[in-house]
Amino acid sequence: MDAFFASVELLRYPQLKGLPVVIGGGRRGADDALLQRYADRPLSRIPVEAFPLLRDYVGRGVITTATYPARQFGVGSAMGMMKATRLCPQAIVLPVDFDEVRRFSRTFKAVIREIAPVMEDRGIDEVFIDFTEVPGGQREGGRVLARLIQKSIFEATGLTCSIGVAPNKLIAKMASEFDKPNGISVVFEEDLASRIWPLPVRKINGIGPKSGEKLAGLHVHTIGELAAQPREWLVDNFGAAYGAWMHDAAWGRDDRPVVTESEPVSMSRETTFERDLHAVRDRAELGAIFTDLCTRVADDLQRKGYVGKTIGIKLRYDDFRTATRDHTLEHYTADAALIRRTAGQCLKRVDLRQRLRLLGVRVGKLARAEALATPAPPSGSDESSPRVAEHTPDLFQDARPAPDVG
DNA sequence: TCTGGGGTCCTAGGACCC
DNA sequence: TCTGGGGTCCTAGGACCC
Repeated sequence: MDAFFASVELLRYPQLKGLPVVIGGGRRGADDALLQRYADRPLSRIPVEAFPLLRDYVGRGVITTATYPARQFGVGSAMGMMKATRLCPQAIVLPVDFDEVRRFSRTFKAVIREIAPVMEDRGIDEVFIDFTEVPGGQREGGRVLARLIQKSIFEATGLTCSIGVAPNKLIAKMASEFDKPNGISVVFEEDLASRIWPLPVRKINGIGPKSGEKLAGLHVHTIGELAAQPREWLVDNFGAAYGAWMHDAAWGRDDRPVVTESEPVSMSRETTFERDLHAVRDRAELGAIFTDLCTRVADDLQRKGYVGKTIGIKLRYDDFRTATRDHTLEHYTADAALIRRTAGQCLKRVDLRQRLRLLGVRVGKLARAEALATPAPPSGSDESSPRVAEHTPDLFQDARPAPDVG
């Protein structure tokens, strides 16, 4: 989907079309005030001048999506708000409306499945589609079917997308970026040298910032240069599995199937604080946040019908270092109190002298709740919790009125 | 006042078992 | 001069993706 989060907002606020708009994390506020102030008129009649601007933004979020006019200024996804403000202070900022975005996500995926049922979910705004068995899927190399999908999605949602058609997922993903927004690119096997090899290695889905840097250090910049390296040389530098995969990727080889169904491996909730917090000095506040995270993962598990065995925590220090700890229980659970107690034990195993910017709770080793033969024992009776649990208080206690004396 | 939130997969060492 | 070999599970960290 093209600039998905931003495009969804533009459907509500068509008056922002053509303007630099960024959708960003962080807090609501300015937009709530806006909606209240203009409660008497339709959203599409709120004057452009009334929208909050990046230059007025306070908070530590990143950009989720930027409209194409905003991208002209160099603003893009995953960029910190601070940096974006320097590049384009006049951009309009709106918060992510997850419910609305999810609604459109479900709709466009349903439209695709109606036409081409072999579809793989790749997150909220992206899918792989297998054209092989779709009637007419091979006409004009797939272009006809791609056009039909584009048109059907637009009619159902008013949103545009870009489609890449190729012999495999690896090349299709790259092809989808050739003609954005609202474009279609068909890439054949014989186009590898002319259309894929000139691209930077970072365009390969699976080569990220670290490997990109390392390759640059080895004087490999384009996919063609990567393809020219001996397989053994890549294996020596990047390990058996990754090195061999890189070589295959550079040669356009990828035999992964389009996977239509999968089970989740873990569920988690995490949050970055508005200001860095200290385990001792901000104990009540942290305790409340911690309990809330546990409650929310438990809710997620229950709502989706899963239970998990491995409870873990994640924290990020003010210097951005990350630490994780986890503990595997004897029994599966989706119980907020048990998750809270187990996570609390994990917390005791990390260094809490340094200030924290993020706290997260994760439940892994999932199983479907109904597939479970024996129900988990009630919370409080898990024998795998260390015995000390009952006697040592949690480092983070739940929120309560702060004491007057220090 | 840099740097979100929700995921997957891989690696590597150690425990433990047969 | 001695320390098997293979397999699985657990834990911590990190790369990468949307």
